Order: sequence, then structure tokens, then C-alpha cells
Amino acid sequence: MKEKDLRRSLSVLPIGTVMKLTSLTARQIRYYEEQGLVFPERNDGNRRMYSLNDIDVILEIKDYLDEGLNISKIQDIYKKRKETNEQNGTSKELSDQEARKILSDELLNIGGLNSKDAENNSF
DNA sequence: GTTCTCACA
DNA sequence: TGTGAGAA
Repeated sequence: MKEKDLRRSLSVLPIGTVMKLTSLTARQIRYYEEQGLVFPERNDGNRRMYSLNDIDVILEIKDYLDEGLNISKIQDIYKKRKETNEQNGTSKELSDQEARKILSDELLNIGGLNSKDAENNSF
């Protein structure tokens, strides 16, 4: 389903929508971008346009924050996740399950949570 | 009305 | 991280 993946990567959401969807302030959302956690496009004017993909990432960031991680650690996690993605030469795209596996693994490493806890979403 | 940047507490 | 100022 690449079509779906493309669609979810289309940045069409203004920060206001993201705020509602993530329950975060514009300040935080912009800050996370500054920290290289999300990469919104800058289409019209100078406005950030977020994709559904970004929403997902931000939601995950929020989750990590809830686990008591700081931005620096989250940056590290995402960096590692990206590396793992590229490292998988067999398939260009990693399945959602794989990505979540990696994330959960990271959570286990620092939070010491149960795998079952790490797998479910907060939403 | 909404978002942007910069700066200060 | 919140908030306010000034501009687009």
C-alpha cells in the first residue's frame, strides 16, 4: 500500500490542527521540529504543514515524554530507529510492526516496562 | 483569524 | 516551556 503511505506523508495540516490532534501547544510542536523530531514542510507563506506521519511521530514523542524521557533521549531513539530502517537492506520500507517493535525495545531498555505495556498505544 | 520569529522570564 | 510583541 504505497498509495496510502504517500498520502499519509502529504503535509497538509496547519499547526492548529496538529495542536488539537496531539493536545500539545504550538510552542512544543515547533520545538520538536527544531530538535529534528518531525519534519513538516513549509509551503504557503512560511507556515508549517504537517503530515499524518508527523502527527504519528508527535504522538509517539508525547508518549516518550510521558515515560519520563527528555528530548535528548528521544532524539537518540529516533536517530537509532532511522539507522535501523536503513540498515535493513532487504526491504526498503519497514513495516509498522517492525518500527513499533524497535520503539518498544527502546522503551524497555530505559523504562523497564513490560513488553505488553510498551506495545499498546496511549490512545 | 491563524501562524511566524525572536526574546525574556 | 509559556507568553508577549510585531509582522505577514
